[in-house]
Amino acid sequence: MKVYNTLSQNKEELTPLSDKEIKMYVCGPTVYGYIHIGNARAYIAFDVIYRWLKHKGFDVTYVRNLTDVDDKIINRAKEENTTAGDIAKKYIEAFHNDMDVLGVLPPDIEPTATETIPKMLEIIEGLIDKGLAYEADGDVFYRVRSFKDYGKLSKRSIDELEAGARVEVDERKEDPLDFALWKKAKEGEPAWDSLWGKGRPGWHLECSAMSLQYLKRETIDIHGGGHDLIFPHHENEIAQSEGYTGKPFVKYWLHNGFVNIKKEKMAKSVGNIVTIKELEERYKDRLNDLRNSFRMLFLKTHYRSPIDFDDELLTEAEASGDGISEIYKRIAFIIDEAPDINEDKSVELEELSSKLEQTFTSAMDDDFNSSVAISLIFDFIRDLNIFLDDNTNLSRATKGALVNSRNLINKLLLLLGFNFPIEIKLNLPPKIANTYEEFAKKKALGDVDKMLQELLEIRDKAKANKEFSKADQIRDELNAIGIKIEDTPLGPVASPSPEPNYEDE
RNA sequence: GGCGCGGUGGCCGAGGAGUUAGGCAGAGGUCUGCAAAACCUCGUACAGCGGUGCAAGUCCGCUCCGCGCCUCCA
Repeated sequence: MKVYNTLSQNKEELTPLSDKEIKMYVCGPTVYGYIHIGNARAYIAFDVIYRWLKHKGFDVTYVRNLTDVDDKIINRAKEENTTAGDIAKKYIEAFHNDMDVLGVLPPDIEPTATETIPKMLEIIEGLIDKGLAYEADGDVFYRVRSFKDYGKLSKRSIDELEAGARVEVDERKEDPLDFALWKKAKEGEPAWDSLWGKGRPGWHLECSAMSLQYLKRETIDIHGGGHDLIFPHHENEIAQSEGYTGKPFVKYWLHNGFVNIKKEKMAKSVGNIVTIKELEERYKDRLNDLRNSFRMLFLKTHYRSPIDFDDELLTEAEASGDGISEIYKRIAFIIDEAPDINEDKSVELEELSSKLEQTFTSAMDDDFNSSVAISLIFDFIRDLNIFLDDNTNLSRATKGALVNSRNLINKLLLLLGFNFPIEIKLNLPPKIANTYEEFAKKKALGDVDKMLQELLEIRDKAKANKEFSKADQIRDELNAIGIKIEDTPLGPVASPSPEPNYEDE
């Protein structure tokens, strides 16, 4: 399989350093606020990559960090008159909740910066010993000019950077591009002991330290993150790690594209962010729909391309998923209700399924092309629908093959992190008791299924008598309380309507 | 200014030299009492200008436009 490597600016064959093992590191959040859609995209992109690599049989170890000490956290704590630790704790919890809602698998290891400080101190000492870092009044800086490969990931030269530099010059730095490995603590800030006095780590250092400590390799296979991390963050990581170990830090650098709003990058500093929390509030009673719609929106675009986010696109993505629920419903119904006959057509379905599995695999093997992968599932669903239009009665064996086809769709969707329920159940809103209170009382039924059945019988009779307006009225009223009625060649079918029309909300 | 990415049908979005992407929305049709669902058909797209090819959205050059990074940032 192939992956696009930012370092070589090319797609390359993915060959892990050690047999089937893949050591993968992705930059996680700085926990000082709720994550936004742009952040979430990165975690979803690498979630799909993680799932796919595991599916391919690789033994993946996935580390994603939590930056729990940082200027922004400290500032936030001051604003809220609390401790940095409490802020971090609060937003770690919120982050985990968001990941859970979006169906992002937890990484194998999720270390915090604060628990990795001993390793960081070790690296700093090593870098100082090698002349790649220097102490200045309690701070320690990396001596960028002494690392000859600086700029190889972001394709820049130190001189170019120097020319375009906008950083305010810190007098203690030997060179404006030097970056902090260790920051001297100010009064009241969280601090750890070090050879250079009390302080805290610079941001870039944790990723170098965690890779060594938790992936236990000087060279790891995959390192990922958002496109904006290439410079300076990942460039600095390379300088630290390669300066310290003398070995290449990462074999494959993977970066996902941005989420924009009206063509502009979504970022806190721009002030155009939409948080996942806001979406959760909007989708509060149907978080699973949020998961599916959100993933549909992002995965129908390749992970490296930018996406211009827009509420309408989320709604459109949700509509795309309807075909999946419909085919599940159709299959569930056929399995239950259609009479058996003997003609075996399972081979036809098996051929379609195996074609899907193959083409899906080659799409995903080509730099995780989820867009093509999803389009193949839609193609397959169309083929299934055509098959079912042509074959209303199925043999037992054919039904078995149909179930296998459905399970295949489900398996592939799960690899992309979707969760479309296979079992279509009537999930009646409690309101039915009010709307049909009289009916319920008269019939003395607490059982909605039974009520529904009675209503459908009434409707059937009305239809038989050509009293269509009465029949339609029943259908409309059921629809208004969230029950969709569809007439099929085999009789009426009830299912939850996608958008119930509540009258008084 | 330096470095990098991109401009595809009404919208979203793959592909990247010759063959239907796919989705959403729309129009017409089949089926149906009507709906729904499903299926079929239609819109014949690749910023512009040159160039190289038997053949170019697809390669090369130029132009125009948009975006990102160069400062914290997924």
